[in-house]
Amino acid sequence: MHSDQVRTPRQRARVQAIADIKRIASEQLANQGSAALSLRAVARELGVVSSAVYRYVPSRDELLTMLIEDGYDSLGAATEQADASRKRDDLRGRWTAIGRAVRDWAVQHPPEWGLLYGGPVPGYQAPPERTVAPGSRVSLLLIALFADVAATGLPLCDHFQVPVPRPLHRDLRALRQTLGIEISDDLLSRGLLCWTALFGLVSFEMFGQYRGGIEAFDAYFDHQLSRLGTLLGLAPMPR
Amino acid sequence: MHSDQVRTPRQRARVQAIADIKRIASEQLANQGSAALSLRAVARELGVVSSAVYRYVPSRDELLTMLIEDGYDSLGAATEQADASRKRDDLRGRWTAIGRAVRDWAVQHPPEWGLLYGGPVPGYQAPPERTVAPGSRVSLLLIALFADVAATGLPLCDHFQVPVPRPLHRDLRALRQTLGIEISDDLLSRGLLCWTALFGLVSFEMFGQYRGGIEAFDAYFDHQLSRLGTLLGLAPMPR
DNA sequence: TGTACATCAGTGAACGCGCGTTCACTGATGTAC
DNA sequence: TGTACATCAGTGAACGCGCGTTCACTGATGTAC
Repeated sequence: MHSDQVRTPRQRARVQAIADIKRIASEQLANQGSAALSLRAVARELGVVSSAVYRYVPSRDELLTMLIEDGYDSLGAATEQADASRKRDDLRGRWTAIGRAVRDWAVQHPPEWGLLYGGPVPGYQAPPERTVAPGSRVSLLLIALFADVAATGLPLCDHFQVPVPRPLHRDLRALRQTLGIEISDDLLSRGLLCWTALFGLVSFEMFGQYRGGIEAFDAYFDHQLSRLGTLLGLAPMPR
Repeated sequence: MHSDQVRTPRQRARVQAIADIKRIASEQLANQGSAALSLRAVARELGVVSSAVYRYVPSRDELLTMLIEDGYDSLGAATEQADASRKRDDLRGRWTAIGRAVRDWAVQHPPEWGLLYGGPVPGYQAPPERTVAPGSRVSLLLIALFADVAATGLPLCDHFQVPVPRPLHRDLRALRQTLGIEISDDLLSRGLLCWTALFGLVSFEMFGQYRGGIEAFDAYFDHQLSRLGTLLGLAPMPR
């Protein structure tokens, strides 16, 4: 974690060992799926007796939680960096950059994507107090973007001004208050759809739902991302 | 399966037993997640010794495959029925009916949804020759709807005429040919997005991604479904 | 309608397996004086 | 700088568990004559 506070070789070794365990556990996820993660297999791969792992990780569930935390943090950092790489008023550029960052991260971390956004892991319940906050980084980033879109006051294609029913309006109002942003019902609801569709696109690609149909995933994804950007009222960008 | 061909009590009992096994297996999925399905647990619940289950199911993997087949078939039948309940030229009505049927089915069968559209089950690979065909029923139904939309020649909001890059164009052309339908690149790509977003919406709801944000799921879903319908060029429908 | 044989459902014991986790231990690394 | 003690990494054996699957068996249900 705080590798700058490490002084003795033993501490350095410990940090390294924990990193190794996580890396090997990730590979296990890759090879077998989220539920097959086993401390014994990790120990075997580490070249160490199974009980030795308990020096570093208190339990299997704890290891899973650590992997989930790290996954959300890694994805969150990647998207935040992508967002920060564009000027704040380059709204469409930010949307595109964030979307691509999400997909790129997924392509580079398939097992983690499955762990975070696939179905639940059997016999394991993630402790909310540790996973909700890091799991919200991407959505908060998107919400911030949507708020900036709202602030710019771009006109939205009237065609898509779908009326918001009352019970949904209540949810959206509460959401606005919780987040402390100013945004119309219409734009917020468009944002939620774009957020959902973005993750849906990535999950469909990662879980093989497009098999037999789409092969040019890069082009396909960029294309749909652009369409969604337009749905947000962002003018198309020349390539 | 073919309960009309059943003659003897023994055969009737056999059909019943297989149905019981599947039902109990589904409940197991519900309680523990997709990977925790165990023949022994099923036998226990059935009030029978574990080896007895092998009279009806050749192996655990086979049981999983059967559940997946049944799941796709059940979802496919529900959506096809919903589609057939509207006049063929009621395009928006069909889109709405199909979308709601998908979500209703998911709400009524959470574990099956996870099995079909969640991450992969560890240590298990579904045999494509048995799961691809039933798994395509919903997408084929949607494709048929999109083809009908194309045939009607409804005007699409120009705002959203996003240009299709060349590699994606090749995919779309191949898809058109495979399916034997006439549809523009633009509309087909919109259709793919709507299909993806529809399943993304349901998965986000089922997997708890909206937790803390949306509570009025019925209203939210209908609202977004309507928005997606508009993206397909279907005029908004009065409620 | 009655009997002889074949088919099937379900039993109970056993196999080998991998799992998470505990515990007493050895030996190496670090710390305080 | 050297020594005595504390801390820690890793070992090896063991625990109890649930799993998938096989196999020889008993007894009930069906079928052919």
